[in-house]
Amino acid sequence: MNFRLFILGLLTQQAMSGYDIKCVLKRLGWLVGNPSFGSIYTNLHALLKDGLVTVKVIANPHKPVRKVYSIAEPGRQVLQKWVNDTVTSKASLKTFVMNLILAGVLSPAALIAHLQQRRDQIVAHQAVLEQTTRELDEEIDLRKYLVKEYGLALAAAELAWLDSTLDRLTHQPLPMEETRGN
Amino acid sequence: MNFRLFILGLLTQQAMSGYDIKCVLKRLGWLVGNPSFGSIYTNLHALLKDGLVTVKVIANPHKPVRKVYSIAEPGRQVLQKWVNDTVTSKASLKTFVMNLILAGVLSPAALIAHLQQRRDQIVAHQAVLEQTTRELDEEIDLRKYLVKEYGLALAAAELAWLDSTLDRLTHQPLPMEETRGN
DNA sequence: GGGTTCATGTAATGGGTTACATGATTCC
DNA sequence: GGAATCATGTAACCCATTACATGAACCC
Repeated sequence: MNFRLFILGLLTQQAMSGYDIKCVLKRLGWLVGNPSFGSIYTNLHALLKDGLVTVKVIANPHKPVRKVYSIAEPGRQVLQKWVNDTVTSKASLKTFVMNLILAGVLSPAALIAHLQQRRDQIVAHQAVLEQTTRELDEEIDLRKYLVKEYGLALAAAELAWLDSTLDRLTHQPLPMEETRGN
Repeated sequence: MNFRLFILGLLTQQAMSGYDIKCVLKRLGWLVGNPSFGSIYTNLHALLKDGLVTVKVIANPHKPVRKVYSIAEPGRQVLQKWVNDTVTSKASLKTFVMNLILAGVLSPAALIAHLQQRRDQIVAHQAVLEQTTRELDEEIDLRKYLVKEYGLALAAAELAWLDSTLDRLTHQPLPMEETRGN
C-alpha cells in the first residue's frame, strides 16, 4: 500500500498542511505508525507535482507560513480507481487501518467490502495460529506460547468488532451516514 | 528495532535455516510481517560476518543444501545487552511482538518489564483515542469514528490480555517455566 | 509437461528515517 | 535565557522489497 495514496485519502476529509497530517497520525499512534516529516513533505510535493492536490499558502503575521493542501479532481479519480481495483489480502494491522480510512472515502460499499476482506483474513490467521497451538503441545516454549495467545486474543477482539460493525453498516446505518452527504 | 536482532533472537530457540525462518514468520502472519528472502538471507550473512552466529552446511542427497544457523556466544551477549538496555516506548504492534519474542529470550524479568511497558503504552494510547472521541462529537466523519472504535476495541483486548498474562507470570508461573531450564 | 515445495543467493530499486538547516513565538 | 511548539524543507543513508538466477525433487 502506498503511503502517498493514504495522505491523499486523508485530504478528502479536509484540507491540511504537512504539519497537520503529522499531528493526526501521531494521535492514531501505533495504529498507523508515525511517518516522519521527511516522508510527509516529500510525498506531498510529489502529489502536487502530479496534479493530484493543490496548495494554498497561508501567511499568518505572527506564525510561520502554512501550506494547506487540498485534494484536486484528478486526485479523487486516482483514489476512486484505487478503491475499485484493490483487493487487499493479507495486510498488516497498520495497512488495514490505512485502507479502512481510504476505503471509506468514496463509497460505503467499498468500506463494507474491505471490512469483509479483513474478516476473511482474520479467520484464516486464526486457523493458522490455532493449528500451531496443537503442534506446540509437546515442545513448550514460553515465547511461542505467549505470541500465539496474544495473537488469538487480538484476533477474537478484531473479529467481534468486525462482526458488530458489519452488522451495523449493513442493517442499521450509523446515524452520521445520512448527515454526511457526498 | 532491528530485524537483524530479531532473527538472532529466533535462533536462541533453535538452529534454523533462512528458509525455516521465513516459514515461521509466515505462520505468524501480520503479527510480525512477512520479511522477504532478500532481507532474511542478507541479515543472516551479516550476522555471520559479525561472528554472532555460526553455520552448519547440511547436504541432503535428494534435497538442496541447507545452511543451518546457530547463535554463537557473542550473539548471546549482544542480545543480552539489548534486552538490558532497551526501553521500548511507543512501538507498533509488529515491533511489540518482535520485542516480546526477544525479551523472553534470556530473563523472565525482562519479559515482565516489557509487558509492563506495553501496558503503559496502551493506556496512554487509549487516553488519546478517547480524547479524540470527545472532540469528534461535533464533526461526524464515519472513517474517523470507525478507526477510533477499532483502536479502542483492540486496546481493550490487549489490555485484558496483558493484565491476565502479567498476573499469571508474577503470581503463578506458567507450567513450562520450570521445565525449560537453560 | 507444468506447477509447487524446498533452498539459496545477488543487484537494482524504492522509499522511509535520520540528520541537518532555518526561524519566529510562547511558556517556564 | 532556554525549552517547546509551530512550520517547512533537503540530502544522505539504511534497509526492505522486487526481480532475477539456479536447480532438483515431487505430485497432478
